[in-house]
Amino acid sequence: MQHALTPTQSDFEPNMLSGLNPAQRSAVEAVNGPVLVLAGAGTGKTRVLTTRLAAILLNGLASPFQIMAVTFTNKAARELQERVSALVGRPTEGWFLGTFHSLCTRILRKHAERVGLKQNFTILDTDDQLRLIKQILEAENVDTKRTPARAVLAVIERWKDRGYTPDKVPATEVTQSGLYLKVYQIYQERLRTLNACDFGDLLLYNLVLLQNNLDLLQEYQHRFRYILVDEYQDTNVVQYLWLRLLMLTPDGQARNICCVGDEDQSIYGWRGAEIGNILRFEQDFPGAKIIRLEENYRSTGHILGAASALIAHNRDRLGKTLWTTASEGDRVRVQSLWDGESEARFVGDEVESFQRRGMSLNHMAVLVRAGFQTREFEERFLKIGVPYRVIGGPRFYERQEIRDAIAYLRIILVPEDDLAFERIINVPKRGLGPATMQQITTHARVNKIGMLEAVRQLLNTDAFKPKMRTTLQTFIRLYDMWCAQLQDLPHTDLTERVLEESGYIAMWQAEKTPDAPTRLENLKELISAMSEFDNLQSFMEHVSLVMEKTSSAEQEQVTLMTLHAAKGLEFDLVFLPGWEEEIFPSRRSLEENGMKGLEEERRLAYVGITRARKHAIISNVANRLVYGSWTNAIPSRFISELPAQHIETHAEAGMFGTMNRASFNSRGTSAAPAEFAQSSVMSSSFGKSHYPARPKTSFIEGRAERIEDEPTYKFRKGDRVFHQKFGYGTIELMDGPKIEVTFDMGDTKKIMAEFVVPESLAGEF
DNA sequence: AGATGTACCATTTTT
DNA sequence: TGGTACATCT
Repeated sequence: MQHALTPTQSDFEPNMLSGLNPAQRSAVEAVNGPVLVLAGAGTGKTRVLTTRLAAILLNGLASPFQIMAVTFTNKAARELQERVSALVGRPTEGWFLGTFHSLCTRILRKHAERVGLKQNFTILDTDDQLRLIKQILEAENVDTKRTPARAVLAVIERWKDRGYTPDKVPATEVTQSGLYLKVYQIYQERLRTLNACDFGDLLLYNLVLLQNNLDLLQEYQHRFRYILVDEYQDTNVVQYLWLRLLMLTPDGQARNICCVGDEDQSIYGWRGAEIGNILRFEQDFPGAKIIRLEENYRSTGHILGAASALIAHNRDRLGKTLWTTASEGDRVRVQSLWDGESEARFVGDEVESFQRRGMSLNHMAVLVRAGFQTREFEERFLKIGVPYRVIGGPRFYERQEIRDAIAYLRIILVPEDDLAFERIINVPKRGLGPATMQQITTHARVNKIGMLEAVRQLLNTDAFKPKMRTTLQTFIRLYDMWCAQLQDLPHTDLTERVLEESGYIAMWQAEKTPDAPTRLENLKELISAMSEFDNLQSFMEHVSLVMEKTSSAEQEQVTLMTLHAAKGLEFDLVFLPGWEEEIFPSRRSLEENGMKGLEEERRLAYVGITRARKHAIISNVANRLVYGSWTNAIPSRFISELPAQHIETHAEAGMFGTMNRASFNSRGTSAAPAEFAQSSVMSSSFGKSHYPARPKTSFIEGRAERIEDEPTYKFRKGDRVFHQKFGYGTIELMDGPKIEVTFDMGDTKKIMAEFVVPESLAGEF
């Protein structure tokens, strides 16, 4: 039976459906049975998801606790929670709206003992995983040079992504004469004795839980009457199997599952996402309804046209035809340049030019294939004084001082957490050498106890040297005190005490490296972040699951980030530099995954173009400095896949005759013929060479060299300087060619020294 | 323990 | 080229 949702039923918010187009509306209304919403870029899929969820609730089809809505990222989860909360007019706390990992953690905590864990298990991060694997490899006498822990972990994680527990790894996957499998087995045993699991386990154990416990399977099948999944194209095998167990009845009937996704935006294959899941949806869930959202509300016509034509080159897709009622807008600009430096200068100039025409820096982004590519743009932006932010740098919770602090807290919560013990026992330095460590590890292993307990036992013997004995006794006494205060003291106060009494704060205070003050700041920030949680336990949960970066600056900034990080975002103006063979598409991707790899790269290109609302500027260079040697670069094949009617091509003056076969016509479509682009990868004609003589033509006459020709002055800390954009200020810090200046306007900025003049010369500037 | 030397390597990254 | 992980020296 179909429930027709109409605004008149129950307490349905009357305007909820009114703003939806017919496709969106039908995706909301098809409440029962399996539904796949194929939502292209910028078609409002989140809106559909939230409206549908609210509609189910407000029509009384289910209570909040009978609905599960899953996302991949915390950001998406938060957005979902906020929107649903706004639609239904109450908070969504405690509801099953969240990331796969957070929901799975909740479920696993309830049934931890069924997989041999205690309820308070810890979740290891990559660092701990690697250390653990390395220990195992060393114990097995494996040469960690030839078989790095990283590689072994990658294989194990892949197995976990596919749903293989150690006993279920198929014979075909077992290589290296079974070494990896053996390590996997030992690794899992060790995790269990540590009362810990890794990120992969959170999902894998949930699958195992449902597979091996009929009662639980029935309980959760009964409980979750509606499941909504965002970004379905990103699900891996475990997530898929888990969802399928929940959503298929024993006789193969699909229940009420609604997945939203876009096969053209599947860009996480390399990390286990299985695009086949979305392509196979109809077979998996018999009777599935497929609804396509094809009206794009984001981009202008040419941008959409270029992106659609590009993605049409992919074979593995279900196919959608995006359209828009927006104007044609600007054509996608394809700009060829001499080298990376002129590319950066070009982007910088365009940024300034758009800014002059009134566009906010917040609406501009530079999207690169790989993180290292941001560097030349950063340098340029520093030079010309364009504020920018880089998304995806080191995360707050990955910083050393934060991880140390958290290790202290972990061992207080979970005494058998040996990895935390190892991390902190000699930080700050307590004079523990490898010999003492060896004693402790051996005793722990022989008696199958945690290292902390091993220390306790050994203190009752005379195993330790007198000095060590006192040190360890002091440590244990402190530790016991902290544990005792766990109940009484607020967790923020406890943390402060721990960091103070352990000498950790003192350690950084004594440190005279320039980043020591920052680290102390970070520790303060950690404590203030903690205050938002009720207790230590819930904060620790947050730590392992939510690795968020706390951004502060509220100033207008250009965004620099990888294409991956840009998924789900949009900007008025998008720069897409580095569209060259071997860089984009990335060589490794093609080498390792062939056609599949190429298609994923193409989807990445598609994601990139479709981030743009009004302007997309693609660029490529003829000469690229790669790992210190100059390389002739060939325009990406993706450029030649863009249709002529949607693009306009430009080449930097001085390019002709230098670029050889790779030269472009100054207008019309690609002068890079497909056969040419194709052959480049096959016959690695991608030769390293010496730096070609750079033509002395500047890109924009009279502008480009403006800055570089300014004389550089010898500055010292404390000098008063003047900057063209930021005005007067005082030098805080010298850092090679860069300086940190606190400007009188209030901001502290890091800029190139050559871009300021002494205060006394301000008038001549 | 801290400093210096050297060999190696080099996507995408969330949870 | 430049960062880093590990080894060896002081």
